[in-house]
Amino acid sequence: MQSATIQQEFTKNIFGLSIPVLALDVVIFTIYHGVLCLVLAKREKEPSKGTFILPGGLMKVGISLEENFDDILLRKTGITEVYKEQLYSFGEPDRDTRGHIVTVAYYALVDNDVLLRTADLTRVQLIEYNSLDTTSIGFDHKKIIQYAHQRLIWKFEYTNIAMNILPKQFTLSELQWVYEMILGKELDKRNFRKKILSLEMIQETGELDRDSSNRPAKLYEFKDKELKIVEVF
Amino acid sequence: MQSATIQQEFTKNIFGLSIPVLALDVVIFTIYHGVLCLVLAKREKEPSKGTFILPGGLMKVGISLEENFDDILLRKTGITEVYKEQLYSFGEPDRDTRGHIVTVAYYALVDNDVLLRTADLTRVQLIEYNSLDTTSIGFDHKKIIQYAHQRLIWKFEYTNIAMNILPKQFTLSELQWVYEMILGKELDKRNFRKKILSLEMIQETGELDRDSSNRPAKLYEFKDKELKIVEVF
DNA sequence: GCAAAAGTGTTATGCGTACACCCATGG
DNA sequence: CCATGGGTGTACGCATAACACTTTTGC
Repeated sequence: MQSATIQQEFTKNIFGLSIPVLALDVVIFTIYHGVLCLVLAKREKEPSKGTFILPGGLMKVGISLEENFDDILLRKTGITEVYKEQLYSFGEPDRDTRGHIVTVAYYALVDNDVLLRTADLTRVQLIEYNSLDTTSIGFDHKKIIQYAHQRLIWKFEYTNIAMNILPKQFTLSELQWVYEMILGKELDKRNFRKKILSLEMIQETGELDRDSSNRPAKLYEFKDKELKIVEVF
Repeated sequence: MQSATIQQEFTKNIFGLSIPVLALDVVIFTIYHGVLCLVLAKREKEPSKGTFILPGGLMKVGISLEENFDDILLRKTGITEVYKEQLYSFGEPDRDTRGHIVTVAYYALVDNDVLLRTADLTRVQLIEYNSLDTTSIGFDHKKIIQYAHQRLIWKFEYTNIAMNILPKQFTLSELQWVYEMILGKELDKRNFRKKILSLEMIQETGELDRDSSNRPAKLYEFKDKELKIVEVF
């Protein structure tokens, strides 16, 4: 009943006008306990009730896409500081049963510490990327997630984007795990270190990782704050 | 007078609703007489009257972005067969003085023969990319064009996209000119030929270019019809 | 025969890749 | 002293980059 009302309301306000409605959805990646995760919401209403969906919402008039992004991200997830990039716009007329909604999809990368500090985990949850049941994803969000994942791979191959998903300090082994996870292949330790260090995108902090029962690893940090094109692999 | 009426009409129908309106604009590249050109329209009405603008239009409800693209391209330019790719969506609230219009920008590549056969040259014109006076470009279309040009460069570096802007048959020298023009740098003839031939994306047609007063060049054609990732440079 | 563009090979250098052992620490 | 992950160097092959002369045709 409630969902029917909302649906009607939606249709009346928006689809009586014969123009497509604009929305914005966000694919948020993070690394939690060493594995790639997505920040997804559980849809509470029809259509697609009970599925996992991307945090998103209708676009407001009078503010830029980026401001709409910030607004929607905050309202739907509580998260404030992320690396964001526009991904693609999806506009199949049947992608939402309520009517023709064109969505501008973004993807975002967030350091897990920031995520846990700011995210409202009653509204969104962390889902491991690899154990995600793709049949449980609502609307066309599976397609959007796949598109975002592909873009993420490319960005790891060709830029220093990794800085946006790693914590402030990290060991070279941790960095290598992240690359292996994203690129989906094993890398040679010596070659990886040689390549990464030759790119001069990270530097030693002078500190050591003391939380392990073996030889402590040097901690590194990224030099740059800006996205740079570097041919990593 | 006429433009005021249209503007009012526009405002009344669309901006009373407090949602952004969706449009689609296209950056069309072609090569005419060996130089990179854009297909632009001259804006006849306010705002931005008298400037060059991208062919574009409002998005229709109920059809996909690609169908909207085909529809707008045909209505605004007459052109039917192009290679197209979504570029980026632009949504600054002040990008159009009539109200908040979010545009999904596409870029397209078209072979000059197809262009001249189909384009309605009373509505659009060919403008050399390099001699384009950027102050004469309306709305935020200069930004969109620059974005498209950057994308084009990347595509030439990493894919066989060149096949979509060259005629069916071409000489290796012509192909090299196109690459030099797009990439903005000179290439060594021997290395270029070696690289291109090793990529196996083109093949000899067996025919020769007989319209010159010197040694006739072999004519080549592209093997593939699909976009392929190839590291050209 | 001359002008003009087509066509062709070799060498040097840098980069990616493959690969195995010693080191430092905590328990 | 042992288990665990941290850290290090070399050799080979391939791709890129630099470079100049001969060939074919029309006029």
